[in-house]
Amino acid sequence: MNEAVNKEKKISDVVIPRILNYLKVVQQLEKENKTTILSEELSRITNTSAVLIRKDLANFGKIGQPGTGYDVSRLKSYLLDIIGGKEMSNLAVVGVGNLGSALLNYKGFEEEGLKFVAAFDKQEGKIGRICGNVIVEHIDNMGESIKNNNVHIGIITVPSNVAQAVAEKLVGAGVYSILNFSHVALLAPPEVTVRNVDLAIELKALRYFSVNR
Amino acid sequence: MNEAVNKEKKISDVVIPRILNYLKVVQQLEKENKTTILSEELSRITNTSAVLIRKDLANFGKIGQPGTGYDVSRLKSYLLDIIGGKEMSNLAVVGVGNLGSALLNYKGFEEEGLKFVAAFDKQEGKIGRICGNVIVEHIDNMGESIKNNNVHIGIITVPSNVAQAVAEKLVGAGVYSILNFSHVALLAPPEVTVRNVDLAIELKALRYFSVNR
DNA sequence: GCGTGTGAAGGGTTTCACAGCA
DNA sequence: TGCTGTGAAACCCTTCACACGC
Repeated sequence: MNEAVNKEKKISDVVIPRILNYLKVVQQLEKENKTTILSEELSRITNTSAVLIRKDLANFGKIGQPGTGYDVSRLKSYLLDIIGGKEMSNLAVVGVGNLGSALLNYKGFEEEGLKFVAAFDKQEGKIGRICGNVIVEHIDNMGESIKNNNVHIGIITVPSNVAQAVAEKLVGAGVYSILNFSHVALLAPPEVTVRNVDLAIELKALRYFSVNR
Repeated sequence: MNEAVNKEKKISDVVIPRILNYLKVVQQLEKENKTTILSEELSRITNTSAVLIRKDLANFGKIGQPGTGYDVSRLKSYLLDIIGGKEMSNLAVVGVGNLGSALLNYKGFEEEGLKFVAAFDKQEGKIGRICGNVIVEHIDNMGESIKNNNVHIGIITVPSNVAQAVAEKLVGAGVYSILNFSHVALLAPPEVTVRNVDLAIELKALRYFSVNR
């Protein structure tokens, strides 16, 4: 634990993804045995202005060395402290269709501290199947299973028309973080954090921005 | 085409996803034969403040009826004009793994004006397979196939270590819009628009925000 | 009266210019 | 000299309060 890291600071919605990006790059650099990084280099890699990077980092204490840059392993350790990325998070997938099973079978999450511990579907044919490291359970088991497996984050990959019902079930089972892949906006109580990944919207935004330079 | 729509206005990064959200809801409302919508109702459905919605919409002309609200079909047509969502966009997937084939097999895109026209992989076993509506081609065919199929958007679902090479190949073949699912930041020339969907970052951000209320 | 449209205020984020330290 | 850290300025986005039109 780094004593100097100022943990009191609330970090805003905009900054967190950037910090996570810096962390990603820094972890990569460490693997490449690079020991030092300049804000200028980080800027090129992350498409973020160098000043902004320095501002972001300086918020948590004087992490860099003027004239030299940032020590990679020190920076990594600071970022991990800031973001709290050292504990494992338990994930549950609801809806084992194409997307759901793609997620469950993706091998890269575990080393990122993200672990699938349960998966649910309502289609009888899928119940009992092994997908990635978990056995697919019936959705009626959700409440109990989520508590037993200590699920932190629920991932919704069901068709849009049942997404809201699933969200409510997740919340009812005590899940306060939801990643929503369905194409509808979820109504959830304020204590629940929802992030939406709407691929149709991503693609259309991409189209818009490329047409309008 | 609506004459009154002010197309000169550049719309910012923040606004586009909101507009696309409004459009999504409005299209749904039209299907339900609702003829009129208030900014207040749209606000509840989209989790966006009503004033902000009015501001967003008023940017393009006086679309609403004071005292009455917005005419649903008129609003839809305006939004489509603004966002340019009337033409079909041709998509190509590079990397037909779990995620790639999940995307190819998703049936909802076509009615959104998004159509897969090609898919590429380098694994021999996958070449020639039918995935969704396309036949998987060898990645060496990419340049030619992309031109023949008039691909607008490239979707990268290959492992991180080859993502950069794939991106360069896409750009070389004339694709200026890339949706990147890999866990690395792509370096691309400024005329190329890249959007990143990094699921590990989404999940970690979710974790951060739920821990820090 | 009711709901949209809008100038002005407010808040937050990014950039600028430069101070300070190795 | 080179690069980080930082107060001040600039910018952008959101909210407020209210004017205007049906």
